[in-house]
Amino acid sequence: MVGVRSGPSVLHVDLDAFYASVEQLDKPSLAGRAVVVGGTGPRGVVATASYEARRHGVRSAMSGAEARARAPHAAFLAPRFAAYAAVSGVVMRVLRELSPLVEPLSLDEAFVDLAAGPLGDLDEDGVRAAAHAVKERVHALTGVRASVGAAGTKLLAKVASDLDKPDGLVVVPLGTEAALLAPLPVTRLWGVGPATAERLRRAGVHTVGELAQVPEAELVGLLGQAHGTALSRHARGLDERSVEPEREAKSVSAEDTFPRDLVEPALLAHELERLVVRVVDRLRRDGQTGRTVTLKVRRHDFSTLTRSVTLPGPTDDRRTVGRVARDLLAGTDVSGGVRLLGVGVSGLADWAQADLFDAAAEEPAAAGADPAPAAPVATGPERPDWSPGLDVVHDEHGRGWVWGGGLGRVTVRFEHRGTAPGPVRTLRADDPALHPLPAAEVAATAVRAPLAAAGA
DNA sequence: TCTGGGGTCCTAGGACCC
DNA sequence: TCTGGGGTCCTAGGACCC
Repeated sequence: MVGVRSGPSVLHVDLDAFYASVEQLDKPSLAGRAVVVGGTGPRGVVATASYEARRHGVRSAMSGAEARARAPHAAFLAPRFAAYAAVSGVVMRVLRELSPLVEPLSLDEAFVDLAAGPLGDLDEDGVRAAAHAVKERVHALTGVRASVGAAGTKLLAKVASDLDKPDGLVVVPLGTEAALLAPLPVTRLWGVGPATAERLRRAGVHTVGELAQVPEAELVGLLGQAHGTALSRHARGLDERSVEPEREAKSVSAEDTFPRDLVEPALLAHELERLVVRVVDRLRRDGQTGRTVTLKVRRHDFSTLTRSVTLPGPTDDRRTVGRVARDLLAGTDVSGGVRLLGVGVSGLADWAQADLFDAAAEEPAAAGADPAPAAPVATGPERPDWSPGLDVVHDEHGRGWVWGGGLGRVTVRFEHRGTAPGPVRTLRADDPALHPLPAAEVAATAVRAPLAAAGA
């Protein structure tokens, strides 16, 4: 974190019409044509429109039907996130050459704190040159154009990157923040959406300059404590937030809108299970577990509700998450038809966290309800060298059932000789103290009640 | 054939504990 | 028997962002 800056050394880099640009680069026949990327089904919406499509009035978040009506000649493409992530990775690497403090906001946006990097806290001209060099390097390496804003704060950098799109570069000299903001509509401020804008409009506030004249206490009364105080400062160009790399995920979720509303219980159960699998697979891939399972239901009339349950301990077990999700759905009135189902897991914990062990040990119901312990999920280069699917190991504590894993670690619940259950330990997957049981012994052992159940 | 899918943060009320 | 605050956790909903 840089204290007082001597120059506008916070960059906001925003890739122009990113998804559509990648598609045009990958398919030369699309160059110069209207391209719309988004859901292509009957209920799809536009994720990104190329500038050619925008000329016909196509916008992000517009329904696919409306986009087709406005630009029937456009190419309508389903998103290919893997392709976008690959290009994004190249761009983020370019940014990290400038500074270790890079905060991605999405695949196509990031803040960079130049003052924390080798260039230091440059003056206005220095920042302009650096930003120009970044834009050229991104274009040379990926073919994608970027708009860049530079300022003394994240707030102003983000506003600035939006002022001269596409392929823009706007540097905000220190001290000119409030003057730059004053004539802009309040909707240009981060955090002012339709609801807040409407409240402000009713209070007679349309521009940021007008907002800056409203006493903070009045804004707090209108918008609540957190939003009111933040907006009051932002309206005057004040923003102390630092550029934060590596923010940890707090939840993982998956949801689907169906082409038609679903009413059949069997279909709903099937879709729910698919969502559970998607969420749990991502949890495990990231080596995480969570305590709170949330069901989201959007009904035929677009009314949306969520129902959640917090478990005694964290889990990444498909059957546990599935059981909770089914119970929540069973308690929900879906007689009118379901437009969307979603499943989320929050209250995330890393497998390596010590408190996991106690919590897992206290939650026999999670795994005990099932006939077999969780299979090991360690994958990739650090996969342990025992055969895939083998989930019983031993060390000096005796036999242990692999309870879960990820990122080269496995969590094992051990059985003390003659007693059960034993300690739960997390070990590196290639820990030399850990040995797979001989196959014959596994077969003999596996038919016994799993340790998780024995602890119940 | 209106209105995606992935998230974050905040608020408010009730339970519960000290 | 009546009357407290403060803090934390949980649940539900809503606003907002890309």
